[in-house]
Amino acid sequence: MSHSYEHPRPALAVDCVVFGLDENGLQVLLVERGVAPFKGRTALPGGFVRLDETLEEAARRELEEETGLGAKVFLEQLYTFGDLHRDPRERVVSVAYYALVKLSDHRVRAATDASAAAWFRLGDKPQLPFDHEQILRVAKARLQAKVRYQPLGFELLPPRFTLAQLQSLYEAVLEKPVDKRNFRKKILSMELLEETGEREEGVSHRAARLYRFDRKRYVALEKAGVNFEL
Amino acid sequence: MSHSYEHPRPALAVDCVVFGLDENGLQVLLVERGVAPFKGRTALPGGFVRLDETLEEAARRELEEETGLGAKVFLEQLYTFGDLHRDPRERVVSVAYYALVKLSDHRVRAATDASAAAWFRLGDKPQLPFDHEQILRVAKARLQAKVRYQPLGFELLPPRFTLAQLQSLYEAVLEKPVDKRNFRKKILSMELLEETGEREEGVSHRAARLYRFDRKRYVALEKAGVNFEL
DNA sequence: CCAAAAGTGTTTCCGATACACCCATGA
DNA sequence: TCATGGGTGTATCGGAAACACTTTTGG
Repeated sequence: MSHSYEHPRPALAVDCVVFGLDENGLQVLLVERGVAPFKGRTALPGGFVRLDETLEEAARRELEEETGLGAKVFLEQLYTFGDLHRDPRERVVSVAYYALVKLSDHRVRAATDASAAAWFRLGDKPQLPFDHEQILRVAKARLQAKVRYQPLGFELLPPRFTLAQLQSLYEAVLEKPVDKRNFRKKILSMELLEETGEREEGVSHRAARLYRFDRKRYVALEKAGVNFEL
Repeated sequence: MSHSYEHPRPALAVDCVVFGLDENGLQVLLVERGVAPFKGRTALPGGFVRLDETLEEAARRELEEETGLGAKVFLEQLYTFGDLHRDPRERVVSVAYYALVKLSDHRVRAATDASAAAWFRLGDKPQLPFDHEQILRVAKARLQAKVRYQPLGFELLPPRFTLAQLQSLYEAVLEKPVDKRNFRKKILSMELLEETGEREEGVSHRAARLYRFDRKRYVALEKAGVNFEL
C-alpha cells in the first residue's frame, strides 16, 4: 500500500543507545542489522516511527523487538539528528534516545539469533554505520553530565547492591577514580539509599551490606528541588 | 505535485522559542498564524522541514521568514515533541529550537504586517495553541538551567553593555535577585569581559563602564573545560 | 546639594578534598 | 594466619554568601 502527501517529507526514525554495566565497565548494546543498508553490520538498535505511537513508544517497541528489553527500562530523549545524508537511502531524521539497564538482568550476549543483540565495551566495538558514532558520542557526554546531578546510577545496578558496586559504576561512567570515604559520605548524606539489612553472599572476605534505592524518597526530594550533584 | 511512500510517515516540523530581553524583563517572540489550523491565533514561529535542509537550517529559515531575524542568532536544539494529537490536522512531529537575541536589535513590535511578529512578556501573553505552552515551559527551564553553566547571557545583550545590564539579565532569567558585589566578582574573574574604555551616555548620574564579551577567550576557555557556573 | 546609580572588600560558613588504618570473613 | 575487600573520621582548603558605605555625575 502506498501513501501520498502533497509535499515530500523526510522519514522519521528512532535510534537507541543502551548503556549497561558489569565487572568490565560500561557497555553499550548493539544489534546486527538484518536489512539494507549496512545489512550485517553492527549498529544501534532503531527503526521507523509509526503513526499510532509516540516517539518514546517507538523507541521502546524497537528495543523490545530487537533486543528483548522490557518496557520499564529508564529511557530518555537525547537529541534529534537530521543531517541530509546520514542515511544513504533517502532523507531520514532520527530521534535518538538513551537507556540505562541493569546488565546483570540482560545477559543478551550470545543471544538467540532472533535478536542478534550483544553488549560491547565502549573501547572495543566495531565502527558503526550511519552517524551512529556521533550519536554514541553525544550519548556518552550526556550520561557523564547527567550522572553529576541526577542519581541515574541506580538504573544501572541490580535491585540490591553494595556501595562498592555503586562506586565503581560512578568510576566507570566518569572514567576517573573516586575517593571511597568521600563517596560514601556524600551518597549516604543524600538519604536515597535504604539498608536492606542483608549482606553480600558467597565472597571469601567480609561481606558488604546490601542497599536498595529509595525511589519514593528520590521523587520527593527531586520535587523539592534538591541537588544531587556528585 | 504529490509524493508517495510505501509506509505512512508523520510530517516533520520545527518550532522556535525566541527569547529576548529589554527593560521589562524576559520576552518571547510570537507570530500571528496566517494559515489554518488556529489561523489568526498567536503561536510560536515554525513550519515544515524541507528535504534539502537540515533541522537547524529549517529553524533559521522559518525565523527569517516569519520574524525577519537574521541568520546569526544563537540557536540550539531543545527537544522533539511527538505526541499523537499535538496537531489537529494529522500526525506532526516537531523539533523545537530555542534562540536568544538582543532585543534592542530587533524591535519588531508593531512590525510590518508582513511579519506580524511581536514580543510578549512571559507573564503577559495569550494562551498558545498546539502544545506550544509545553514547548515554552521546557524552553524556559532549559534556559534557566543553561545560564548557570554557560554564559549564554551575552547573546541577549547589545554588543556593549554595563555590568548592571548583565546582572539584570541574570536576574530576569533566574527570576531572583543577585548580589551585586558577588556577581561582579564572579563574572569578572571569568575573564570573559573586556573593558571597552567607554562609558554609558546620556544618563543623569555617574556613567557606567561599557564592556564587551570576549568571544575568542570564551571559545578557548570552553575547550579547556572551564566551568562557567554562575 | 541632592538624587541616582556605580563601584568596591572583608568575614563567615559550608561543602569538597585529601588522606591511612582497623575490621570481618573465608580459605 | 593471611589475603581480601569492607568500613570508618578528621583536618584543610577554597569558593559561596552575606553584608554597607563611598564615589561620581547631572540636574
